[in-house]
Amino acid sequence: MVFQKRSDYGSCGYPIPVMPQVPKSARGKRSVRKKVEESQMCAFDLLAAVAGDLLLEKENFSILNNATETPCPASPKHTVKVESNMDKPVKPEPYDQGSCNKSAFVSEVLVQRPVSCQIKGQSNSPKATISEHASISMKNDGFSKDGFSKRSVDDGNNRDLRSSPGLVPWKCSSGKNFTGSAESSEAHKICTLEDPMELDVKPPLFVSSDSSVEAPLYSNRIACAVSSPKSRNAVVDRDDDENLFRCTHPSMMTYRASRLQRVGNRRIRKLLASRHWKAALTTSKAGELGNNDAESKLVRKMCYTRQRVQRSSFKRRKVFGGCSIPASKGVSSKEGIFSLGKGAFKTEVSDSCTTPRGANGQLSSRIGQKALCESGDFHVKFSIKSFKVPELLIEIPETATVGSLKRTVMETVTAFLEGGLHVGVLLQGKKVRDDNKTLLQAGISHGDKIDNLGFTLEPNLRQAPETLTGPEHPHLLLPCDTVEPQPLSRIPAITAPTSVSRPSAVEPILTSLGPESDHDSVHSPTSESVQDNPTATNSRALVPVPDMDVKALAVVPLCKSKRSELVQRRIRRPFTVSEVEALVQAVEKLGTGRWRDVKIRAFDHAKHRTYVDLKDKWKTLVHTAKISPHQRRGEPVPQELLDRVLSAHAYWSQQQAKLQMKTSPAEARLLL
DNA sequence: TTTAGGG
DNA sequence: CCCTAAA
Repeated sequence: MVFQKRSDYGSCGYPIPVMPQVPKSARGKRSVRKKVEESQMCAFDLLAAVAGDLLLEKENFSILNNATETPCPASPKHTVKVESNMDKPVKPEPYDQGSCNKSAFVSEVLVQRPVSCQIKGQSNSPKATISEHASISMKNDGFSKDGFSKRSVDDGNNRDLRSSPGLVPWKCSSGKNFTGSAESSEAHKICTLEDPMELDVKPPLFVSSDSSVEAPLYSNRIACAVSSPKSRNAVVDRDDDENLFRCTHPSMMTYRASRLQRVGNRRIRKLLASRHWKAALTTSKAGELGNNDAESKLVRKMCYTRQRVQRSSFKRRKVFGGCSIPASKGVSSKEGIFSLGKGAFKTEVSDSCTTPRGANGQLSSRIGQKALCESGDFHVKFSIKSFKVPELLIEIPETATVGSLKRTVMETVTAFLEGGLHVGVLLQGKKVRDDNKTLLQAGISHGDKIDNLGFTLEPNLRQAPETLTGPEHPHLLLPCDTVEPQPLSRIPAITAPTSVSRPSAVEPILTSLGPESDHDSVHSPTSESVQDNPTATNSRALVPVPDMDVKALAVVPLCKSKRSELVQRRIRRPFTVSEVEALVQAVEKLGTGRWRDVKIRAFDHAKHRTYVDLKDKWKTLVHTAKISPHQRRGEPVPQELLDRVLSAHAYWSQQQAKLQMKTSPAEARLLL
């Protein structure tokens, strides 16, 4: 299995090649997207730990002993279970196809990290290695339990972890919007600021909660909590499937990625479009071919998934009692060293990371406030319920069986994970790039914007796992990461993906095939009959691609958009000549202004073409027809078609004018 | 939901 | 393609 980055797509999912010149309108958006994307290129030792769990199954990984150790090229196989996470059936939205959930999820991960731990970086000191203080709990394990020597793993039950003694609540307020709830007041009390400027936090990390675009990583409930100061400390957990937190102890919080994050904010979604990866799969076995017509119909062509920026948002959670505020161990914010008490470590705040930002006095003060905390043992607790696996492209013969498809998906995901990926941290939708910052500095504290903390699994832009041991890809690394390998790069590369999924490997990595067309085989019984197979449920979402020419299936988790959550821009699918032909023909017949009819008439089977798309295409066609050939881009449209476009456009425009003249002569005359 | 247009 | 005001 080979992964290759799609060269025909930009990092945001927009095709670059055929359209060197991005439409003006798109440019702006792209820039924004890029902005977001770029900001996501970060590594985070904490997250590395998380990812480590995702990747490690049995290897003994000794990062602790050698933080800069290069990844071991040879490693055992991994089996990652791909499973549908859909708790509820979601009706595929044509228009939204590919818009969301095109990623798989993995099971919940709980991570605890001293607030002062450093975000891994170039100048990272061994003290801040992944393993040191990250307590990780894979709720639905199957992963390595001993990947990190010091890591405490509580597999199967994150509650234990939450209440484990080593986890010290962090009590400290942050944010200017902090309002005086009892808890917050108390938090203020225990905070003192010695040197606010010592802690530097990039402005973006503190964008207003109101900025939906910039802070896409929170769900509705979180947004509510943030926007409503009073509810800040209230019980806001409304998790559908779990009732883990009921208490609102401010000292410790758990963030949990919802498995079923609904992606609703298209604006955000479009910002988060990400790279595309292709997994050429040629693993179909002979015996699996041509067995079932239905299957072959089902497995039309290729499964195409985009690697997407993880859109998981983390629900703010509260932890029950049991999380008492520990006795102060003494914290010296001045020195940038926090004594975190038992099991904690000290991390120096390097000077380079503490550049005062005059323009952000506000921010500084916020952080400063946190820095004031005199009591040590502050931990930020994360509960990562699921991770989304970046989008993948899967190619499989249509004669392959569903079973082989499942395996293929499995292998793809597995290979992807094995191929090396790293975790990104997003706060308020902004990537936390500085790995050297402490959580505190980055604004990841228990009290503030952490509500909008997000994690992403990002593939290393390596073509093959072998490259794991090689130098990091510059563009994937932060400036400060160029020296030290990505946290996850230490994870041994697996070159031989398992061919059989193991149900217990890992819970929910949801990878489903998105609605790309309306083929009736979407809900093939076949897929339902294999419920025991985690990947089986995915098949429900599997749908063949329209005959037209689409050759890929989107592998997407099915989740409907939900406001305030991350959304994904649809993949761009340039119209082919045949499609244009069909469009022109339909418009000639029906005229403009009846796009729904046009859609039904000529693109009824192409789910990914909405009437809006057709309308847009016509618009561009008309424009294309008017400009000189050399100005045109993309797949050249036969002049003959363009001529028809112009004539049809002229004709129907005229008709429309006439119609208007009839219906409202007066107005029409006024216009003339 | 569709249209129509600007982005 | 996205976003939306209008219808």
